[in-house]
Amino acid sequence: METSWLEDFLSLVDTGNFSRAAEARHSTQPAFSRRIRILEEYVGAQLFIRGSHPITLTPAGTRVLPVAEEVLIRIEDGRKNARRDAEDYENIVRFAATHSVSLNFFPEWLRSIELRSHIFNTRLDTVTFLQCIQLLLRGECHFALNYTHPAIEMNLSPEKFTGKIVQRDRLVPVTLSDAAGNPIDRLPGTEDDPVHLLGYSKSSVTGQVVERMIAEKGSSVHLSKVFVSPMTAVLKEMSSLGRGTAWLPESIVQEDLEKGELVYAGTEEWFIPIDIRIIRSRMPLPPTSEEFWSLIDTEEDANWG
Amino acid sequence: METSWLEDFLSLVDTGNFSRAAEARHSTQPAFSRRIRILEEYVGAQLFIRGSHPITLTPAGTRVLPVAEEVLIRIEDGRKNARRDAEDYENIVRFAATHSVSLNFFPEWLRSIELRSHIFNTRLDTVTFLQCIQLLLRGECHFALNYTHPAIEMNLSPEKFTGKIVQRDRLVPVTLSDAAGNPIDRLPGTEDDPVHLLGYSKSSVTGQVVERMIAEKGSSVHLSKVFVSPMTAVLKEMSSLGRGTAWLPESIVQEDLEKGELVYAGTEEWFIPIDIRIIRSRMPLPPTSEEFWSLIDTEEDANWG
DNA sequence: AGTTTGCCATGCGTACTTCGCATTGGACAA
DNA sequence: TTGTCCAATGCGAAGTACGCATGGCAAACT
Repeated sequence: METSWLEDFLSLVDTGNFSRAAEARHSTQPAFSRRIRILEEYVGAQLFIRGSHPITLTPAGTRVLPVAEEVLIRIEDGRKNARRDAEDYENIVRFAATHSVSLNFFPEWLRSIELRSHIFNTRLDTVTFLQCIQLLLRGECHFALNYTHPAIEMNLSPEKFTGKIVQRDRLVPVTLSDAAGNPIDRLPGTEDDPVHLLGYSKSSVTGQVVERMIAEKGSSVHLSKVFVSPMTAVLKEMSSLGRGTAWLPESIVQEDLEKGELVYAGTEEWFIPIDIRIIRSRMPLPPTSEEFWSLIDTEEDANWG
Repeated sequence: METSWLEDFLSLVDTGNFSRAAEARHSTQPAFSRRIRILEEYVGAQLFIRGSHPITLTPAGTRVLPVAEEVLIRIEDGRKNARRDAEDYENIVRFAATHSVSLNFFPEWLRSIELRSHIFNTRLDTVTFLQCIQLLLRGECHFALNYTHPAIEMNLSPEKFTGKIVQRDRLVPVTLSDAAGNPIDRLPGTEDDPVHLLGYSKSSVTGQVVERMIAEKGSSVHLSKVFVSPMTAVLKEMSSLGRGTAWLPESIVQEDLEKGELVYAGTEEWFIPIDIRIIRSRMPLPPTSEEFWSLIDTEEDANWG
């Protein structure tokens, strides 16, 4: 059934006259007459008594009248609400980020952008690196925030996605110092006294870049992987407890290094440059998300692995 | 908006899969897909997140879901009720009759027919003779019950209407008797002592036939019209009070004549044969009314003026 | 890695539906 | 009777929705 038939019906009840009602509904009398007939066939009962002036409702028509009114209102109501919901939803800027980025970078970074503009409605899904990519591919988030490195494969075509570097950082190997102030581990380690590695899971970008660096160093480096976690915070905690050496973002261990609570386990040759990058689809995003994008004032850079 | 779109919507919510839903809706996948798209355009918001398996609702879609369910139920409900109302209405046998027929004839006649068959749902509009004809012409009653007389014009084409005589009767002039047992009026009356006429309104059939008889008698009859009413019962009452002579249906004064409470004011030459006739359109009536018609076991007779 | 499978969107030609115009038929009033 | 108003119907044209075939894409399988 067509809801316009119900509007026709109400119009005819109002005017009591086919021609007048047809005019009110911006149609011709024949077309209008046919639509009323079709409605009557659909209902399965005659709704109007023709031939009386003004036209009057049959008992069946009287029954249909409140239904028509309510149904039309309910539909229009639902339509408005749905649109408003969609609008609200569109106004949410949706992010996906890994644990470390969520904890160590996102809150302050968002705040710095909002200081220059206004508060955004945001949602942050904290998931694994691969899940970030999935959410981005499926359009379930607008932006992914991840550590990236040119050598690390992302499986995101630069033709469909683009990004901006929002923070340049370094992964630095840190460890605890002993009573004499010397690191308990020192790279590259020795055969007899290997460095105790607190490593990332292989699926994370940080894990991959660390693995890669170690692989490049070849047999000159001696490591013993004593612990694995995907979370920076956990690795840092383990390191602080003297359990070994972890490659951590310099930005989050700066304070500890200054206080001497952690020390470098190697010189700059062991440092790995790494970037936090915000990545988005090249397809248009909702206006609010596009506005957010424009507020990030670094160059676009789709130069990843 | 087409309600089938809402059914499509619900089907897609159920199955979570376009192809499956299309099949359930006895349609092809492309057609189904287009209809969902059209619904989304109508609502003004995306309702489903494509690409997830099974397909999931957006916030807007979640809002639409209960509306779709309720609207469909409400419509189906209203449709059923309307049909039932129409059916009930069709089952009512609608009569129109004049006051005298309504009071003096209809109740007992209906009962005699129902004794032979079953109880009918009936409606009796008691109106004037002319209004009976109007209701019949407009189809607002199925049957008209009236006094008829071959000489009285009815303006009902015998090609479009037909009838059956349900009672043969006579209008007889009656009056009160004096202390000596003689009628206080005696037709044709004299110049000095005219008969006091209690007459019908001119628009009624009874009025017309009485007028016609008097006109035929010409100057030999001497009458003084002392009262006019369209209602037999009123005329009878006036007559019983000794106010004059009224032509009343013999059937309703029989008892009074036997008891001597009323007496004839003239001999048989003053009696007017008159019939109660049920009249209907030749067009088909609702089944119940047709059944009623078939229960009247006199010959069809469209022989009126 | 290549192939298959499942899924939704789109292009295209066809069949059907709905419309507007013109006209008919019927009721009512001057 | 004629003129007017009103609703229904015939008919040709414009518009719409469908089915079929196909395309593009991602996930599962071999």
